[in-house]
Amino acid sequence: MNIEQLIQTAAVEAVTKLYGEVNPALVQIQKTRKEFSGDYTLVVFPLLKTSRKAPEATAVEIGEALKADCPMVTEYNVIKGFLNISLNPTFWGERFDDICADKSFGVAADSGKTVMIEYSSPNTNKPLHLGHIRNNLLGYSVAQILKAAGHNVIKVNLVNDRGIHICKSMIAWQQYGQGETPESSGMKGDHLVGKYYVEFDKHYKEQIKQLVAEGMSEDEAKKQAPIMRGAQEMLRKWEAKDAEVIALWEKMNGWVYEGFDVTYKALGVDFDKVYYESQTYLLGKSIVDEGLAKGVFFRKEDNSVWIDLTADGLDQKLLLRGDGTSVYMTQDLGTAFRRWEDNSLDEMIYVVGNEQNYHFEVLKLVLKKLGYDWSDNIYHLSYGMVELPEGKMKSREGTVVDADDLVAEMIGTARDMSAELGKLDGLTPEEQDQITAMIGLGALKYFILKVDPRKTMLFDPRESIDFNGNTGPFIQYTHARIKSVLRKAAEAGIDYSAAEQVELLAEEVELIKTLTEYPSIVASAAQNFAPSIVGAYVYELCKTFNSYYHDHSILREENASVRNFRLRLAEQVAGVVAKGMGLMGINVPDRM
RNA sequence: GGUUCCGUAGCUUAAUUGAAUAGAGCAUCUGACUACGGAUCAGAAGGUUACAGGUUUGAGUCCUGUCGGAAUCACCA
Repeated sequence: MNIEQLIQTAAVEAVTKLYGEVNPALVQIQKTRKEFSGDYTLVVFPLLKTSRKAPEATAVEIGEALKADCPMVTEYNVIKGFLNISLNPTFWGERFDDICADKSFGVAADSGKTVMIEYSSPNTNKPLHLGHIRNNLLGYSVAQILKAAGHNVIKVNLVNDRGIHICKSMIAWQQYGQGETPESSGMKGDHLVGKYYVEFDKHYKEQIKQLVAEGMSEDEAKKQAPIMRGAQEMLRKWEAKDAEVIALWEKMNGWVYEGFDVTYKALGVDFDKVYYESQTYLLGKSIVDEGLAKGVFFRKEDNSVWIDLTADGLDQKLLLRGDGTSVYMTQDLGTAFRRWEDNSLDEMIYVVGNEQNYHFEVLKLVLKKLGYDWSDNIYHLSYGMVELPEGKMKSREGTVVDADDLVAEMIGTARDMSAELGKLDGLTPEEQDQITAMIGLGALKYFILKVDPRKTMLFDPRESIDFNGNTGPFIQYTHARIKSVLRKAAEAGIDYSAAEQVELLAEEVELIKTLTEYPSIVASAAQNFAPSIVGAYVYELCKTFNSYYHDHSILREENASVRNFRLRLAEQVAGVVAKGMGLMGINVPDRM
């Protein structure tokens, strides 16, 4: 039970004793704002109907009752309708000892729940870009948070490895590639395949232009362009399992996977299981049959299958083409069903961009109408696009921010900055590389994860991401400094591990108070699927510590007990910083 | 046009799900111990929370409308 709940329970008792039964929900406890004295605050307004007294009088009565009945409550003050309660410093000292003793502080007990989270979900016709980075970081971080909240988490990736877009890259490579491979060109596989996707578009446009010049209408030219017909032919052959096409498809997809693996590794994300749409795209058809049998779906004259959702405020939605081939919704129904059957899940989370909000609304509704109640436990973690100052990224205009380039650039900036500050002198090149990678990635990850996923966020490639202020490196720096102090203490042979009672400064109580909040921060981040909550918390903790550290010496403190306590406090702060950053997929260095 | 989401300082963004004087960072200005690590710390300035109503003891947050932006409404995935 956390401290807020402890106070809340005590307050409910006090109120009940004074005024009779109350709805516990009306007893609201919050942290006391910095500008007022006190640790926790009771908002008395909701209780006035029960107390039938003025706000101040009510607050005073409750304050007196708490002071009399709770040993940990030492003082209270009342400002307007707010009762500010101060707790005994000894009480905080004990909480600190609890934290030190708790080896798995911040990791909740097993909830017994299994949660599957799908993220990344790339197409195999081009490399990953900034939008994918947001997706990957969000998915990975939420998975870490859910684990810390006690859930059993299964991270999955669904690779969209089939369809006309892949065939476009394939036909362009076949016609213009002259056998180019990642080895022969020195290009990363995904970039090479992406190059031919662009190549396709170029030739396609030229062919349309040519046909229009020959007198064909534009619409007709789009259909007749030989390269497009070639791609469509290739897709038909693929579906017919033509050996040659399949071989080419496997070869080029193989290149892409090798490239993706490098990017995933650089980003520090991974998966427990990878699904391929080529293996799952037929799954939904039996569900369509089932829906038809139940009368939930209907068939049109051309044999296509639909569901009518107009009564729910949506449209009619196609579920199966007239020729019997499946569409996006068909396969998503199939994969959802399969995953649920195979894994006995309690919850399924899809990290997918907000342009697919409608799709997921329909998906849930269709499953629900088919009688699958687990549809209620599907959650679409929808996130906004990453935009550039000039608007959306457009591959045709070459404004796409490539994932590999961005990561390399961030690490490069970190390296320059470290060199300029002379921070890493005396370390081996390997150590330097490891640290600059940590800092560059830390800056990038924190920059992206600190904002609310729902919002479209802005990224300006011309302005490099900050390393000062509310940033990843600021937090990493706080950690590195603490580690440095602890190293010095160890070198001096100081053993500070034993718990000792010392007089606490207000700033120290503040730090302890902040530390005690960590588990509830994790819980709240898990409930809201919000890495930004963790980020804001860790940043606040670092600021509080830095301010304290600036004013109060640790190693130069003459009283050995106080010095030892401060070392232990610093150590715990560093530990929580490292854990919190870990939940965001960010590593923290011991020096930087 | 229908539906959904968003609009907070010059810029990037918070706000415990309805509470106290809307909180940070960047940029700007002023200052700090000859560093227990200055990628730090202290301070100044910057706001009619797009606008207009409403509900409430209390609204950035909830409701209605208006304006502005985005997404979606495909036999693409």
